[in-house]
Amino acid sequence: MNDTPSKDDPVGEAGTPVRPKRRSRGARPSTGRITLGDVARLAGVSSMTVSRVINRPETVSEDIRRIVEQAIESSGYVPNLLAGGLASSRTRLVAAIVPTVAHVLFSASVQYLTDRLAEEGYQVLLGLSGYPEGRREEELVKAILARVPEALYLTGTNHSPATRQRLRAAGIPIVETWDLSRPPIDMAVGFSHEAVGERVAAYFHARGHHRATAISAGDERAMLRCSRFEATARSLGIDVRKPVITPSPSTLQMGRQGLAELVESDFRSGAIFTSSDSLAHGVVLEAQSRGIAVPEEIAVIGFGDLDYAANTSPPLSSVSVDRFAVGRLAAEAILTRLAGGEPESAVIDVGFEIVERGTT
Amino acid sequence: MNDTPSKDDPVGEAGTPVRPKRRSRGARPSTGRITLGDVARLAGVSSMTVSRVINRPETVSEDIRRIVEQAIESSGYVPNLLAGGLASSRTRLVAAIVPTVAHVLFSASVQYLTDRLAEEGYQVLLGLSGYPEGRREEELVKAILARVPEALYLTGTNHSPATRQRLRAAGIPIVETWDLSRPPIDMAVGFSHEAVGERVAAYFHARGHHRATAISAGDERAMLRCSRFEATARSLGIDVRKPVITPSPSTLQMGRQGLAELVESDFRSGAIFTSSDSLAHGVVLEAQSRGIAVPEEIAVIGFGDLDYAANTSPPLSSVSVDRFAVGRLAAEAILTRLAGGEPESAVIDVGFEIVERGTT
DNA sequence: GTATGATTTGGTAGCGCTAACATGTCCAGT
DNA sequence: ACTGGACATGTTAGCGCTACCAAATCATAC
Repeated sequence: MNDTPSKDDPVGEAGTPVRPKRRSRGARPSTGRITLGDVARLAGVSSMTVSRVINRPETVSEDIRRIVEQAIESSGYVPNLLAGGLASSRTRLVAAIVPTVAHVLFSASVQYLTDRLAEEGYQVLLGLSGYPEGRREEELVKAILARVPEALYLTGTNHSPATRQRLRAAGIPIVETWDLSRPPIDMAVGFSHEAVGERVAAYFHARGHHRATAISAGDERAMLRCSRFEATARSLGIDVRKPVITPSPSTLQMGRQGLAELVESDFRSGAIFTSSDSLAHGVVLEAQSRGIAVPEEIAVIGFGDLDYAANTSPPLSSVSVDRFAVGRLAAEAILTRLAGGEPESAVIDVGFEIVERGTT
Repeated sequence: MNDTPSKDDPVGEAGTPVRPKRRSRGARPSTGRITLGDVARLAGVSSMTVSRVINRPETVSEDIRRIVEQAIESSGYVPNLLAGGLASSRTRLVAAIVPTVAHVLFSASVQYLTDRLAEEGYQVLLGLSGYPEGRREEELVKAILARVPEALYLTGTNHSPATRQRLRAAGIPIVETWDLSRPPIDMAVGFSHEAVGERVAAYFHARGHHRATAISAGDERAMLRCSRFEATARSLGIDVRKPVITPSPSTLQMGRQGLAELVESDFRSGAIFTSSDSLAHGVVLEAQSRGIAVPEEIAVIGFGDLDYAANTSPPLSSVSVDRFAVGRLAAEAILTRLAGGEPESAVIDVGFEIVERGTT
């Protein structure tokens, strides 16, 4: 036994032997942050009362409320939502998983979602699943569920069985967006990519094109549009060439490159369906620099109907999707469920529109 | 005293009076989620051991580790980071506050930041402060600090005194980005907007322009560039007209509109500094549709050097900032501090570059 | 064999908060 | 005065996890 008096020796300052004053097992220094208890002491009330002032002020009498608010203010108290969430299982957190935020389509929806949820006191935890999807998704879903969100916003409906299982087990509202091609885990807001491919093929056919192909990003949703486009075009008697597949996210440069490849493999006239406006724009520029007339020789239609589509020359034809609607409707669906209600429909189709401009 | 036997009566099933068996005060039903304890029971070890397997597997013997991992797997256990964070004050959360994610400049940085931090096991909590900044920022900072992030990524250096105080009090690494015009609270990554204004003015002067103005978004950083541009241009003897201020975020349409206004107030030739490429693009298109020659009559330079800038006709001159560098350097600064180190410099200037193309 | 240190595992308290209950206080109705 | 209900406030026991220490186990040296 250690018998030399040391700083560890459990002896009170007055020399009287006391119950060991070294921190008992398991104890640890507090973080130094001001706590509810500090505020309560300052205000001369119980910590429960302070909690009430913060969360349900209407249950506290006017006088005490004022005193407590004053104490909160003067102490600069910031609640600890980890503790609150742990105790109440109300985290006021909604997680959003998108492939990337560097693409307007997704960032616009996330923007709206975040704004709308903030109005109701929720915050958004962002998860970037990256391209190709799925690879990181499983880990990401696990990491995100570990934060105990109250609801989930997902992109796409293609999830591994394990992920679907985990998501379902979480027992929280889940909205899958941008894609309606599978039955949703819970709810869905989006449109049918296959219908897009179909309608574009029909559109080209109606305009009298006999030859067509596609330049498409390789992500799941783009491929869905692309393959349905091919199939439909073929069934309409159009001569469909092998499409050019680019990495995601696609850029204008890839569009130029894509057309260059097509031209080299002897595709000098016909209609091209691209998976994004930037690809379509690239196609137009490459065609022009090669002296190919748009839309007379090469017709091209983009996807997304971005800001600049109406302002290129010639202006880009494109498939337009109301991306704000996606964010808004997803937010509303989540909020309805969080409030204990049930949305009118579990699946919401926001549709799309073919905007004919100067490149088709 | 209640003397009628009721379901609340504290009598054991065997009829022996026992310590009240109704749920004692304060107790509440568990959330139903599988906990560390459940896994521990399943694996036949203590919960501490399971915790170690998850957080510091190297401290657990091979055999037990395998058993526990198996138990985690088969039970589908998802840790609760609220509880973990509360107990350890390690939340593995980094918060990012940006005005909007619907603008490439910011979303690209957020994208990089999130990606890089994810590699090190951190997640990003997104806060959208909106335009105009500051109004919502204070509430937002409070809400975000309540989640106990381990570090903060902010946009801009213009914060209310109360916010600065609160941020400093949080005692965590803080990186302010995109703006170096004030001394940072902690660290900063960005460039000088004033220097941009100055250099653009000098550039116009060097190209022999005698008349100039600006079309600028009204946000703080754009205004910083704009007013320094005006001042410098004036001091160089350039005739500077009153700039057109647009709302944020600015769009191509606002650029067209802006030039229309300028032309109507008799600005038919000269150099225009815009606060974004979309404004500049709008100016070019409007000039063309009015038969004004670019760059002969109207010269225009944008800001941001976006994807399409090199591909408009004529290609847009622009001020280029390495937005990936901002995200990357901010992430590295945060990670360095989180790892206990000190970054080489608290302020990192990523600079900018004037890219001369066809519109100046 | 025992002593010594290193390594692995377990027990316990508490992080900061809130649900659930208990208690007190006040006032109307008898 | 006395009951009963409405309302305001306090007390207590966790939420699920990890820091800290203690105890057990193992390997190594004598």
